[in-house]
Amino acid sequence: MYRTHTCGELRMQHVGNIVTLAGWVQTIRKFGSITFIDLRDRYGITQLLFNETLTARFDNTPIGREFVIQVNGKVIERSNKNPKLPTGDIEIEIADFAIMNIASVPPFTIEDDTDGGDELRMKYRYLDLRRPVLRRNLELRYKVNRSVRNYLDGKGFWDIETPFLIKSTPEGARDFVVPSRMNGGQFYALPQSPQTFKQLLMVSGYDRYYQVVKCFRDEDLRADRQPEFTQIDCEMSFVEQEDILQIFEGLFKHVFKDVKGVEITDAFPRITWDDAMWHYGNDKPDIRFEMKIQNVKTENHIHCNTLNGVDFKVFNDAQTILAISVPNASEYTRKQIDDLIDWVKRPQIGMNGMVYIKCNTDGTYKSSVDKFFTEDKLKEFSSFCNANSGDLILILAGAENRTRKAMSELRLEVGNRLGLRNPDNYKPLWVIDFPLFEYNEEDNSWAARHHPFTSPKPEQIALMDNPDQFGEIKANAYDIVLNGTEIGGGSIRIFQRDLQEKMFAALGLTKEEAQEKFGFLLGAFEYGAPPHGGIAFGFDRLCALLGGQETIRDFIAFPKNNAGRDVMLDAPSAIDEKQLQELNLKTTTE
RNA sequence: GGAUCGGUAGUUCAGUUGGUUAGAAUGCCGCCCUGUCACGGCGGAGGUCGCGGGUUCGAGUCCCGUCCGGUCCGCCA
Repeated sequence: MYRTHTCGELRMQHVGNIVTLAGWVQTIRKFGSITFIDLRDRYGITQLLFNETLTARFDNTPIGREFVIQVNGKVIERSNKNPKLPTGDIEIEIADFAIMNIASVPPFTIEDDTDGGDELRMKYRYLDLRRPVLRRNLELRYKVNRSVRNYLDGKGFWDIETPFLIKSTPEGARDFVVPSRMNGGQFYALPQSPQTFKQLLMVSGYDRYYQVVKCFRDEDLRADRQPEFTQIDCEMSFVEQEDILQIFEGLFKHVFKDVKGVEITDAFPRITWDDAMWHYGNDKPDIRFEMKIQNVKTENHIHCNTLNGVDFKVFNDAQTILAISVPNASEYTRKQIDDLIDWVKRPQIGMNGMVYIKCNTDGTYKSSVDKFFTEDKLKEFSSFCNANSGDLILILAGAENRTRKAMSELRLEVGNRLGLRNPDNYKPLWVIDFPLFEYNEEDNSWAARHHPFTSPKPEQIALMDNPDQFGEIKANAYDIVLNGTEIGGGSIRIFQRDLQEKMFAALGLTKEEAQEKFGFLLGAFEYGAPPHGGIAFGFDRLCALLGGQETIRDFIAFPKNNAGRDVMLDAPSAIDEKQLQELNLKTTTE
């Protein structure tokens, strides 16, 4: 028997027990004739005490960090206890030990606060994963997974697997493709999501389906984007949007309680996409704090009458003027404000400047546009902005899209600086009534905002006959947003062949193309497709959020780097000529 | 495809206006230490300054190119 206990479970009640432990050497603290070793495994750390005789044995058999050792001895109460360790009241008085494997000196320290950089940690991911912080992340991931499954199982959902080698459909994200040896010159694609399969399962009558499933998208990475990622993919039949929102709101409440001990009793707020854009400047609002965007002027329409009669070129020329009132920030120093101005001027934000108005607590106003605004006008303006005495109003002006996006970012940045974005404060909400289509200015075409299987609001189906009206059509589509991050989205699907064909036509597919790419789905809709809808959640992101982190990489055991590489495996890599020949492939070098 | 920051000891970093032998912390090795838990004390080893080219009497430092990594924009139905 390798061990009787783990390194995390021994307590005062075990004092006197003779135990055998096995694990990794975390640290060695030698005091001449006695030695302390912290022994680590997945469960924790236990201190080992080596007496004079045993310590002398280290002279012949050196021992180092990360050696795998087995020890046996007696659990004793410590004379000096360590309140920082769960096992800190006890230690093991070692009777004998054996080195089960030696270890090279690791390239970074195996501690939460490691000295290793990202690249090194990725290359030696198996060492990185020994760090308690990573272990806790993977434990959280496992628990979220289990909690999701328990909830859905309890609601009658079946976990049904769908294939990974499927057909490439170049709409949307780029596909990862896999060459077929048996079908020379032809390729499978890896699924971007099991979308069509889950809809086919609905046609087959499996009216509650889910899967925790890998999806693949060959697009550039970010801190929160990996080329292979995991979705919680769900679909239901005979449901309306309200049914879906109820069921999956319940899922989140269950997971929050189960995993984080957080009880959310209220219904999740719902906001339409239009309102989200209007008040927050984006479709994934962070509602942990207010500071809503005030629409002073939009698309050359002035909403704030105060501006009439004010001759300020920047405002006159701007298509859109947006403001936020930062609470209790009128005391900001010149440096703090300049800092924010520099921030909005960065290329990522791209504004030329920022106007501010200080609503001083003594009732006076101080702004960067005093030259153009009288004191009365400033007062009126701040009233329009719902600013209170002591607030600081920040104003951006420019072209509609850029300004709205910049203000959205500024709002979040100010929220950060004011400490209003506490990761332990969970504020989920639904964003509903998304547009069905999205205009692509580059190639003058309409694309599906969600995906081409999303149904329009029934009363707006008629608008699909006229591309000029595409922009007005709203979809039965919804996202769930947590603390400014989209963690899931779905829709009520199209389930009639003629409407689906109309949708493909609107997206510019000819009848032949639609048949070639999606004939299987159109065909299935002819054989009794039930009304259905569903939702999919970004599992990695959800785990990162529940773990209080922005980046998903440390919630994935073996992630890819910024360039999509696995630096541990050094993948992707070239394959040999024989493999290429078998696959009927030639590579070109440039 | 683009922007931006970085690459110096095993590791994390500092390195002034271009100027003698490139530093610190930590880790590692050796010696000392019976109550540490960030142990402590003394000593030691450890460098192709990412790579290539250029400017210069002289380059870690300036210029050009390139490779690698981080972040962001585009992209992500």
